[in-house]
Amino acid sequence: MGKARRINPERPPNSPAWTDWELLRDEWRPSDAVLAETLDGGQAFRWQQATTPEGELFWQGQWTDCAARLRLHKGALEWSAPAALRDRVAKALPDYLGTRTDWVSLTEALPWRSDAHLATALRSFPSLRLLRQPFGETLLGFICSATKQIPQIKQMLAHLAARHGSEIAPGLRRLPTWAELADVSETALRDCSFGFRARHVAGTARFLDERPGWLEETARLPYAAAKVRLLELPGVGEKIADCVLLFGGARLESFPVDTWILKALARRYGLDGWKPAQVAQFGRAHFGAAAGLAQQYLFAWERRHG
DNA sequence: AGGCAGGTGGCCA
DNA sequence: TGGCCACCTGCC
Repeated sequence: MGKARRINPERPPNSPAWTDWELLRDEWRPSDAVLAETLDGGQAFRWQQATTPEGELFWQGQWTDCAARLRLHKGALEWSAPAALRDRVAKALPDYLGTRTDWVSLTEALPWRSDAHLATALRSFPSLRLLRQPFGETLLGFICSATKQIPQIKQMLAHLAARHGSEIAPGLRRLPTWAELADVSETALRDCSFGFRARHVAGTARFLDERPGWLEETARLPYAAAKVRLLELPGVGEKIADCVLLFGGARLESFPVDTWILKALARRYGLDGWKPAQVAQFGRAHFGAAAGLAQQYLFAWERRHG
């Protein structure tokens, strides 16, 4: 800290001073499309694309008390942060992006050699990643996701942060913690256009408020035990529990089945008429220990080409 | 203009 | 268990 840093010249008004771009120490070399799919393909709801006055694209996102910008520059990933948050973000960003995970080996272990459709999806989004998001925020985001499309989920969460989140840097507000949400009324949540999800969020906030440490403990449990506990929460069913464990808990064996995956697997694997629970079982059996990674590739492919 | 959207919970046989 | 249906809201 302390050391003065040059700031980006493209700083718009009312926004914090951002540090100079720094090279991310990571082997990851995503294409524009893969970066977009990773940050804004339904895993996370707090990233948005923006452009500098020079017309260069970058992504800006937030998680807990961190905010960062990412850009692809000459094929390499670079990052920037609000000046006051630089050191915190430097420490947290590799965890968030899964820098220390061996994605090559995980992808290699998927059954693409015997599964032509999976192979196509892998080729279409090479080196797609799963984010490692904060557990509690992932839970919040996916409770909000019920029968909503990504842009609308993003908008709900942006409203929530703007109205009920604390400021982490000038002009940037984080999402409220679950402890803070316990003090936000269901009506206030409805005012953030949560709709019927307001009851789920308020109910989960109340549940967690009565059980200090419950969520942190859940995050440490093995997949099956953690899932059983998540299912106790109002507004959390099979699909959302699996999303929380996959995108917020790095439990790669979890295989969320939503309407897209249901349709995609029915079509590509001849599972017509199968119910979500059966498709989930098929997914774990067919794709193996990193079934959730396969799911993300299939989901990306389906959104693009389906 | 009415239906639908990355679900869940509750009620019915 | 298995199959409905209500639940909010905004967008095509």
